[in-house]
Amino acid sequence: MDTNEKPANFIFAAVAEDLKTGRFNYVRTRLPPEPNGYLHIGHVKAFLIDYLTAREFGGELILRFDDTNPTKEETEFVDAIEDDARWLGIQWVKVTFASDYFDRLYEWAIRLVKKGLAYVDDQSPEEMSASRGTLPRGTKWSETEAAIKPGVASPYRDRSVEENLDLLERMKNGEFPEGSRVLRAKIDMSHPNLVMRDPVMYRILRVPHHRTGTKWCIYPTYDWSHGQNDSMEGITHSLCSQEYIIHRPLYEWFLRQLGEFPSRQIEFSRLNLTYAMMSKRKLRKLVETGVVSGWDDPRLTTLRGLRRRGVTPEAIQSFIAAVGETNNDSWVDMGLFDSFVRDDLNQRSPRRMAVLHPLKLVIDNYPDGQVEEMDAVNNPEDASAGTRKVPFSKVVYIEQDDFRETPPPKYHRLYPGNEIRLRYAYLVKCTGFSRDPGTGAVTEVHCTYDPATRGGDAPDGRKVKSTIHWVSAEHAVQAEVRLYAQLFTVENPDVGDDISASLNPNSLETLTGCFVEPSLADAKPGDKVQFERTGYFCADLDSAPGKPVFNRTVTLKDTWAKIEQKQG
RNA sequence: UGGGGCGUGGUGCAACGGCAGCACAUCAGCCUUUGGAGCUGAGUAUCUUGGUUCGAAUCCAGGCGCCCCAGCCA
Repeated sequence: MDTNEKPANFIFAAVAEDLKTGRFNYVRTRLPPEPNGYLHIGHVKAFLIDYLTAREFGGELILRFDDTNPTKEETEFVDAIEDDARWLGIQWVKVTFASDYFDRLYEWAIRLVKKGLAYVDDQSPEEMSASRGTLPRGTKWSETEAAIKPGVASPYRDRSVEENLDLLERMKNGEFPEGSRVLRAKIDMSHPNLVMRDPVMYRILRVPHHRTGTKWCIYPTYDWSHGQNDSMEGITHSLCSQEYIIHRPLYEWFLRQLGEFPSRQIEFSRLNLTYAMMSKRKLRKLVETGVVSGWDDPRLTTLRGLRRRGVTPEAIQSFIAAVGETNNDSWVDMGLFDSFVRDDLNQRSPRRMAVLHPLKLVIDNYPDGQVEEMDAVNNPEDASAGTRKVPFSKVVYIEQDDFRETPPPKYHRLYPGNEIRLRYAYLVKCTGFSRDPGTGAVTEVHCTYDPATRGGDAPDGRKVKSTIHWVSAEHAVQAEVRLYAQLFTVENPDVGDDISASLNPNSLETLTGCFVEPSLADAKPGDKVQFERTGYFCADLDSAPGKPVFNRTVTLKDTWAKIEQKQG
């Protein structure tokens, strides 16, 4: 970092200070996902902080999977997380696993036992919980106790070092049933911070591990693994979310007692995003019950979902940078995220014409059978994107919404007698329409064109108030378009038990009779385009040559919708 | 009657003892071959009380409010 520059956030400032004071003379961070689910937008903030902090100071990042609980973790997620993180643009120097250090960690535990700082406890989970003490009344955890009560010491707390060593060895060797004993740190049962009341270090779990198989039947807890792994890897700054603040005294206690490399934990507040589900448990439920099509359903704010929807890593990075790092409790509006997605896509997306809700427009005075190739700009934001040819003919499709039999106030599009522009083609004037005698629906609109306005400009300089997009009927490629809306109707879908009550029943609208211009016929999955006047779209995995499928990434801002809404 | 964290427009983030600023959102206008983009302008904020100071969002003291913590989860 440029020393004259003000640090971008309080973490950079803290790291810079550590370098300056000599607390550390290099920077190494770690990225510690637990392989028990797919990455979502909530993880991204932490990922980027870990990565960018290392990069800022010329340091390195280690991707370390926190796999200390074999009952929840799977290899499937290891691969997926690596893939997602790489897609996001994060770079690491190596991949490690908490389980790589199980042997060494066990040795460290023995050291603590020998120092009289850890003991084997035979109490049941219920007994341990009951003896931990209580929080005062008024907290959500306690309805009955008036005041905080100190914990009471386990009857096994003062076992001899020899006995503890023996018992720990036998725990490791599988001599005891699951859940029957634990190794606890011997700290202070009346500590005001509950985390310090003799926390559990090892528990017996007779579950095979995705990497170590059946070698172990005792597994370390987070508290007894994370900080130690940090230290073993020479991590200087262990950046984590605020919920771990109260664990910091323990993090430091272990390393101090061990006399090992003193990694520093720094916390920041996690990202809360409105309308985004971050709970892994609930996400999993949505997937398993088929509410969404999978972990990559475009309505999900999983990385895979966002990617499939058409969001780019750059947009996500900009968004996270804009959100900033603090310790405030905050809720970021999904609208802010959308604005970054639009901004990114506006710069990079080629423009195309696509009609989602087709209505036939017949240009009565256009010669039958004539076809003209119109020049269309690919991206007004990027001259280097060039132009393309779009075929035009007597019958074109326009959006149903671009024609009104009787226009509301301020409506400038097509209605009887009004002249508008067909983008890149001609000025046309509406002469009439026909309707289905049965339903009364408008089936076809008629107009005449002014041959002198080829390209869209009138030689006499007359102006029109509206330009609409179109697709030549004869050349149109049929496409499926999936319109996504917010999956939830509530801002915080993570609270509450009944997910179904907060689901938006209209979060997906599938349109099968859409028409897109010929250049989109062979769109490849992942291709991003702007459908003019409609929104940003991304070709879906389900696309086949000649049969494209598009996901709407995000709509364009729609001023007309606002006007219309105000009119009621 | 525990411990910890946090309070700046509607939302998020700046300002680190010296004119409270930026983005998103909102409103008004300009421009426009996307009612997109862009441009211009407007409104709205320092939780509260007291203190220190020429001067406080910033420092000090008290109060208030919100969030987190009693897994052998991470």
